[in-house]
Amino acid sequence: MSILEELKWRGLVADCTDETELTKKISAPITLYCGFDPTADSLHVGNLVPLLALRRFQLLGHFPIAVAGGATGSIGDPSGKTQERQLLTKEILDRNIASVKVQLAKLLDFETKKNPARLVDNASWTQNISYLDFLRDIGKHFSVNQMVAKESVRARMEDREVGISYTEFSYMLLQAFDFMVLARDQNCELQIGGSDQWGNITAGIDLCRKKLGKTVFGLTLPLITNADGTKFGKTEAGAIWLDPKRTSVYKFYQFWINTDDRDVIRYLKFFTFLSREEIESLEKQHTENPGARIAHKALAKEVCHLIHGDNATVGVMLASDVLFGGSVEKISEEDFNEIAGEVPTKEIEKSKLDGAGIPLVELLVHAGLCQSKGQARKDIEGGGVNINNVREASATRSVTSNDLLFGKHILLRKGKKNYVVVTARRNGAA
RNA sequence: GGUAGGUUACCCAAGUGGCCAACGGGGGCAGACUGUAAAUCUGCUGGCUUACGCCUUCAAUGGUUCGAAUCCAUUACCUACCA
Repeated sequence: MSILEELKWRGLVADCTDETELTKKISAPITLYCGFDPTADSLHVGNLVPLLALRRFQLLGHFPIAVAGGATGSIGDPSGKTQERQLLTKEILDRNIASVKVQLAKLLDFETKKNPARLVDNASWTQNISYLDFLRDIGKHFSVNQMVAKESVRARMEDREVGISYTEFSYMLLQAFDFMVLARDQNCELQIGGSDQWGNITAGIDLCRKKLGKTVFGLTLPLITNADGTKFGKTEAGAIWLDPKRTSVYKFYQFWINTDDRDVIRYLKFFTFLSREEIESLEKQHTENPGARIAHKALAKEVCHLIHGDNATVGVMLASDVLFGGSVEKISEEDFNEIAGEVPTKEIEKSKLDGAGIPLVELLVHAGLCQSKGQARKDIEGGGVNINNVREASATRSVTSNDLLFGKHILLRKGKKNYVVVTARRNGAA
């Protein structure tokens, strides 16, 4: 199966330039690139689709280049944004690039002899070019009339409230310049990106033709949407990040497990490397018995494995199985200690549990499950709070050492799926 | 620059002197039903309090009043029409 067929089957082609030509081109290995702007110190699940697409190309023998946007990131892409962006400081940008590079490196293969991936920073060729040279060599090839017509710019021009700065307006030129440099120096012939990148990509294609007389291609990946109309990858608490320091592995796993039924098969295609046969088999099982959630589990396991590796995945799977398996009462001490590190955990000084103990409402706030004591009280009265998986209806209840499991832990739950393990530690211990 | 109108909680939006911590909708949280779904139904949704209640909020500041989101003045921002 060619890469194009593969992507199409997965529903990963939103748009594509000259498909017939590209199909011919792609029958032999080609070099392609995708850019990632370091807007934060971690990528999030929304970046995953293009990143995994690069890898899909690599697996089928093509040469992927991941471009870290040191230059473009310092400008800010107006695509898909309704507001002018705050520019990042140089220090933040440097830090972001460093961490994003590490994440990019993890998902591509740089070691293989056959078609190793490359990672470059577009600052390396943008930094030393002078403004005048850029205007003369690159700017001359762009018509403002055309630029203004591009969706990303037009949307902002029509909104008199926010407008668009000259800086962001110029973003397109920088990205087009990237494509041209890569086409010229690395023989890169294809750029991929999210569907909001279409305008930037075609700008690059035009530039390559004018400047190099070369025909290059563009392919965009669809914007992922949830079946309920909400934005993919965002929860109330914020984005789901790839960095476990920002989004714990447990939360990451839970995010995928909680995928809407209607989305799960699509997401298996988007986010995993499972084969067509495997996914079709999962789809069959899912349709026959959605309650078993086999597809959800496969999705969560695969993506978690991809991002966080084997050990972490095994850990959170165990934790999730135990907590949601139905029989938390019968949990063994060994298992409990195992999962204590996986689910959100808070410590408390053991002495606070002595005697009368600590009011439950305070403990809930301390554990971060409730925003305020008043809210905690309401949650308890509404029947939403469980201690060691036993519903607690009394808002005046205190928690004491008697509630400790294995003399060490208290399992708090708010609602159906918000668990926190509170671990008692001896006074003075760190 | 002129004139008219606006600024209310996470968002939209009612309220034009006391019955206002403030109608309604959305979102969120929780409960029931389930499968850690979806849909539906129910409760909650400023803080403190076991509770009576207390405290802080209706753009900002100052004022009138026994009493202000509501009236007056000033400031800031926004919208529309005119220049």
